[in-house]
Amino acid sequence: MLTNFPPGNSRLKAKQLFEGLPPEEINKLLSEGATHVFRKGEIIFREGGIPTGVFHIKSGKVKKYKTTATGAEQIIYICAEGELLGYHALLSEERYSDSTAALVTSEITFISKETFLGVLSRSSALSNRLLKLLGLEFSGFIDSFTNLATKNVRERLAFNLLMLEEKFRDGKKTDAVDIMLSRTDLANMTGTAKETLVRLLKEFKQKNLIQTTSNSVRIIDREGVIAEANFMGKQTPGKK
Amino acid sequence: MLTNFPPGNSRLKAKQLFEGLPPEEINKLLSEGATHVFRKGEIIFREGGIPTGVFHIKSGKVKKYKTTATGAEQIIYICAEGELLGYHALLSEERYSDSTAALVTSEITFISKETFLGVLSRSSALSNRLLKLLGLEFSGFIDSFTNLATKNVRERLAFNLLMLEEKFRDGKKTDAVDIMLSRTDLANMTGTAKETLVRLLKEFKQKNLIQTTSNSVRIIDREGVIAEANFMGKQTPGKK
DNA sequence: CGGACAATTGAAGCCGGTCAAAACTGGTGG
DNA sequence: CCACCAGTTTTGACCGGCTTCAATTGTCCG
Repeated sequence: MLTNFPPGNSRLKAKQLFEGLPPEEINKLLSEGATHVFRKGEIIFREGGIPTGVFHIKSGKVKKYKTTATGAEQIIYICAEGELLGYHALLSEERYSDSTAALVTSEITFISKETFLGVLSRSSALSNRLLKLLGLEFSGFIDSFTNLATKNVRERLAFNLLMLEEKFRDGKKTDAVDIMLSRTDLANMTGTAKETLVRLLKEFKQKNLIQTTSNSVRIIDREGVIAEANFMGKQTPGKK
Repeated sequence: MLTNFPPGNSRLKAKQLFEGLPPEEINKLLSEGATHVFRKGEIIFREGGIPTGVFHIKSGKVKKYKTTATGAEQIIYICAEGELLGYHALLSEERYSDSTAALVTSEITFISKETFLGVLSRSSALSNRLLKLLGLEFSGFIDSFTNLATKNVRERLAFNLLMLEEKFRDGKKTDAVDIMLSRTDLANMTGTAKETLVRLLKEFKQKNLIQTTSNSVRIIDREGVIAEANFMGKQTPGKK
């Protein structure tokens, strides 16, 4: 069973990491750090690097990914405006376990290790929110993990499209959400080859579930995509 | 690339969750709760259940798993002596996102929500250790995730065997570690069918990498298993 | 307008899932 | 102590979903 539905929903809560914190703490965190603009494709930090702070996404979108020995890239997660990057490594006092790159031009505020840990050590509000956020991240991650392990590519793609629709909604209540992701990124996220991905998108399109352009996907039949994701297991409709 | 090698290594650190804490805090946590014995197969908590506390493994081994709509079981993680269970849901204030069952007869100490959160709110030492633990868990989880997504079953199995060898070592320095897991559990952990798993074990056995009994696996050629896991990608040996 | 990169289509083959059946194991009671 | 039974492991055969390789088409910018 799925813990969060629709998938990716928990991000709304994740974004509130700083919400409810005393304004002076938020200020301290965000005002000191320099904001830097990363263009599409630019890398914010690399797997294996030593963390010197955390990054706050002021605007834009980034992908967290891991590069395998064979050169393949597995996308772990997509982060959007308001989310924090790189704190796992800082908390665990290890090197980065994954890399992060901008998917679109993004404004990223750097918060130094000293500042972040300093505020954290003095603020139980922040550490509580962080603990809660990490707990939430886990349930979402476990869903993705189980999906990967037990579902076929078609179902995973449908699942990811639903998740991405939430990510790319950007707060807007628009019906039409453009998932702006290259076919390669979509494939690397779904854990499949780009050729397979393209073929499945074509099928979905022919079934009138989605619209596609060369660099985006838009869901036009949400229920249909949910059906493809097959959350309930294959069974006679109406029958338990 | 792999962040933790050998895989599963970070458990050593995870076990130290309570280490370094003031003795009275540890005492408070562990002395109040009732210890219950779970026999093999018994369920400690179920996905979807409302958490009322956390569980500390005094002895034994448990599996964290998720059941899919089609009835398949995906094992997320194996926990051993000294590890804590069920805190993710408590921290995120959500229902359990997975289930936990005993793999062998296990003594589990229940710590009530009030006690745990009470100590947590007053102890920055505990919350710091918890944050660190969660950060560590992430990097391990990301490794597993990437493995699942980018490697074939043979490589994943080898990876899991190496990880499980650490889990089942139980502190002993013995060379011979028996991985006591049913074929089905091993398959559910690797994300494959039990028939495929059995065939691969047979191959490994024929290559003299492992020994098997009907309910355990033992690595006898560690280097060989590492080679099967193919951490470095297929390439001419010696060549970069 | 051209050139580089991304997306798409086609064809071939294998990895791994599924179904079915046989062999084996451990535990139980006669 | 042995025969039996239920559950698990193992083996066999089949085939379909995906990957891979190769080639074509499409798209975006300088």
